[in-house]
Amino acid sequence: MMLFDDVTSEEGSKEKIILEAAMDEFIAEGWAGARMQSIADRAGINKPLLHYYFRSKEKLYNQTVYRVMAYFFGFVLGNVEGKDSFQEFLRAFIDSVIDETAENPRIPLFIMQELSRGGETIRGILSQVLSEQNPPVTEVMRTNLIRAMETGEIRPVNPIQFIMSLLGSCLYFVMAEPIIMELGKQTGLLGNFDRSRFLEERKEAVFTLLYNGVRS
Amino acid sequence: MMLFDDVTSEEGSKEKIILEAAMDEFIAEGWAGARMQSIADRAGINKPLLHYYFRSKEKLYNQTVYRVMAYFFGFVLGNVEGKDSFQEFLRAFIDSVIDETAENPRIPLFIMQELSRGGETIRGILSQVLSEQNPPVTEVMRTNLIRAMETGEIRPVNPIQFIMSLLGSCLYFVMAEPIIMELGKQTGLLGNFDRSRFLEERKEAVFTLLYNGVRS
DNA sequence: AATCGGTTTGACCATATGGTCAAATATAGG
DNA sequence: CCTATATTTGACCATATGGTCAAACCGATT
Repeated sequence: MMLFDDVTSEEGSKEKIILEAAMDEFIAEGWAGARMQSIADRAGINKPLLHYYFRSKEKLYNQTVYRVMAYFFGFVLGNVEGKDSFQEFLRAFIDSVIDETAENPRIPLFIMQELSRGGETIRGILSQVLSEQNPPVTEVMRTNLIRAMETGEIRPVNPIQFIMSLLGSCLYFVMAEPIIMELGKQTGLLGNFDRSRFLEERKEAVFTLLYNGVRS
Repeated sequence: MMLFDDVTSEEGSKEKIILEAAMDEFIAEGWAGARMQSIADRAGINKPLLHYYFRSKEKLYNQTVYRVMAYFFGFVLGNVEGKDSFQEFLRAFIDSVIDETAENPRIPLFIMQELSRGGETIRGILSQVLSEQNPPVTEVMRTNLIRAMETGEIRPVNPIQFIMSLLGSCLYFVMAEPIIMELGKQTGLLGNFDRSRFLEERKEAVFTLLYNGVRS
């Protein structure tokens, strides 16, 4: 997976190797499908050692979830700073989300699936991750929207509704990729498919559609 | 769950009861998390009887998946027939998708998750379901889009790109509901939340945004 | 060399789980 | 009533899985 080259509590190698392995496994298989043995194999160690470093499957899972969420709710921020117009901001946002999720396509589905299945614990983790964000993505987004409404760049819209449409449009492709591939195969609409080319087209399409949708 | 009151191969009660139970369990827990015992309990029977009717977990799962997919890719069709303008068509489509998924919020996530995790078998099922559609949803959608472009109601757009943005916008809320609820709680942006009121607002917002986004 | 803390491992355990089977029970037809 | 067929059940099995433990190993310090 290799999402967390940056310093994240454990700088030493072993814990990190295990966490990367655990992420791969949990994201691929979900909580119920993930196997401690399989995580150990991926990490190149044996099962007791797994328990030595992370007491239980649950503990390991929680740390994994925390990291994945922190990454997922954080990566956009760096790419949208200092954009003056809403147009620029929107473009940067879309590019950032699509590029990043295209490289880690299972993450959005993983987070949503586990959240809608899981109990208090996982929601607590989400809550914590969100509260640690400074500033929160949602706030940056909202600020930009409101500013653009005030300057008259865009017409009045409900920020939450717009954000949901934006995220839905950006994330849908990677989440539904198997369906789209199958549809494409069956209808022939996709021709000979070039993923990275398609993603560029997708960025452009989302931007155009949404910007036309809101501009005054 | 009660999705299939209509005749679907087994008219008798037992098989149907079991299938409903299996759907609830599989949708809630996924393939790996679902337990045959739990399905039996939900159906009010015991485990050997489950195997008597459906030989194995895999067989039962495949039937479940087939039915869920057939439902998911089919329900829209009835609601969008006979719409003259693209405007009407789009509105009916959005209303239909949002209403239906709001009642069965786990289904989109279930399908996407299992597809991106599963192997040949589940993709084969998807392929079959799609090929059995007459006409396919995708074709109806495409026809309407092309007609609207020809009459000049909307500007030229790539059909696949538009469909993806549309579906993403419609489905995102139910898929990400736990995240949105948490965000709302944390930022106070949602106030005292009324789900059905919000869904109405959502339909309107999606329609306005997308229609403005494409109209000439 | 002896010792001490941290690390690694093979052997093992308790439980959960998908699945089976022969016996029992119900149901329908003669 | 009797029999054949379909349904139902308790008891059981093999395996997988999360987890444990005592013993071994290793590197540094004295």
